[in-house]
Amino acid sequence: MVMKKNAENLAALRIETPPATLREIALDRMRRAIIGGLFEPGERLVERTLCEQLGVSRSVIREVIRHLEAEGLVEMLAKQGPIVATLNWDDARQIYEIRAALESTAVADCAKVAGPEIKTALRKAMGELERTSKQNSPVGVLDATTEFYKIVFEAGGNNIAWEIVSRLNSRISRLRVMTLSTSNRMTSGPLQIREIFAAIDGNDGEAAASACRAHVGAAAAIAKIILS
Amino acid sequence: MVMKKNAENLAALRIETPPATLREIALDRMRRAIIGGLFEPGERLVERTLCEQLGVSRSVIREVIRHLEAEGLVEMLAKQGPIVATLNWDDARQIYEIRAALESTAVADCAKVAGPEIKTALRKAMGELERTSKQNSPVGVLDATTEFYKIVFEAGGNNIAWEIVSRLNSRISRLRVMTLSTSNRMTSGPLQIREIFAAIDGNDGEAAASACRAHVGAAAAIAKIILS
DNA sequence: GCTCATATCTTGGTATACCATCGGACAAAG
DNA sequence: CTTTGTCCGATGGTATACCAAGATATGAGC
Repeated sequence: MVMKKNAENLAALRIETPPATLREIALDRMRRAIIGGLFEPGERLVERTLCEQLGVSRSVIREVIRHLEAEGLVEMLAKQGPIVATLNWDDARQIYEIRAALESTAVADCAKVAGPEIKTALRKAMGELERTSKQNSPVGVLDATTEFYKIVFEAGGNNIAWEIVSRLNSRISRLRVMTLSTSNRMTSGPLQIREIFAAIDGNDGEAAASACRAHVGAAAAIAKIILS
Repeated sequence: MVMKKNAENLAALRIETPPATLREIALDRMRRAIIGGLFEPGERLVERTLCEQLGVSRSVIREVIRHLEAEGLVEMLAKQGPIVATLNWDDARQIYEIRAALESTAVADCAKVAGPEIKTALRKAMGELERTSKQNSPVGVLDATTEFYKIVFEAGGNNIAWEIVSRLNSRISRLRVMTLSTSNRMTSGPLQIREIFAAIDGNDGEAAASACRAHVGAAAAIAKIILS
């Protein structure tokens, strides 16, 4: 026991090596920039320009672009270089379908195992959600929703699915904020999340799953109107 | 009609620009090497060594590693560099669950829309599957199964889900061949695929989905025995 | 003989140099 | 005025050089 305590102390002593390699910082910035709409879809990403914008060398930029390419946020045009990925309705439709499949099983899993502490965490995230939605802050709502689902996925032991969903969400990020800007969505969204939570709170996996499917389906319907 | 023919000829004239940038070739080779087990899980991927093994510069290798990292085939150890990703049972379990979700909806979608030409293509893939399984060729069976599902996903308009499934499959590739090497699996696998096909052939989405879930579930069960 | 310090070697991180190709501007020929 | 040839700048692809940090070996001192 003493040994354990000692090890813990020593571990706590450890100087937090900033996981901040230049590349990771640049990756994060670039990803946020794309998701945040700082770059338009289809816009060319000229390497040397990005170099001076981010203040790093081309090597870093290129490796970051490789990563974003694999994530689906950037597309490579042969002989022309990278551009910000564009999104058509068919792709978006599929993404919403996949989300519906993964999120509904995740909430069901979560409902099966949810104990008091998870429910408390979810309740807190939901409070944040209502607060931001009352403030009419689309990005705030998005963050709160993300937090809610993050808890759901991790509680159910679905971290890989969470990774996939996160990646898919970043590909439809623009769509998501536009979807949220739809006025009635600002109120209906939290309502549906509340419904999902109620099912989880009652440990009713099936109800949670169907509520979740409804939630994603509603978002997809709005997205379809916007995009097509 | 004449116009059409003309356009076709013109298109045929086009000089095949080799999609062969060094990086893409190297990416392909590396991915195959990892999936094929040429590198052990956990094995360090020393950049300079790979350079001379592949005959390219470090820039290329590093960009390839970024890509593979984003794909989940390679992990980065802080201050130590890249290693071949390792697989624990919890991750594998999740991957099989996600596959079950995505593949079952894909076969259901396929069953809903499958026409004669799709069914013919599936039948052909299944013939290949039976042939390779009789020859006791695990990799052949794997390829044939992959081809079968590829047709299924594309027929149902689920190319993004296919991309995700492919990526997940590459992460459990070692497990898959080990799973197939299980003797009874060599015969039961094709049988289950045949069952899925029968449901698609009868355009019965629900039956196809449940057969598919059974198929993936059986694979997961064997994987669990192997891995834990 | 064991320990600790230092030298060195390996390895990844970063920056830069060089080259081939593409695209547009401009000019000359019809 | 259109067309075509050519040149030049921009851009991506590739290779290499340099640096800092860890790991390892070696040797001095106790």
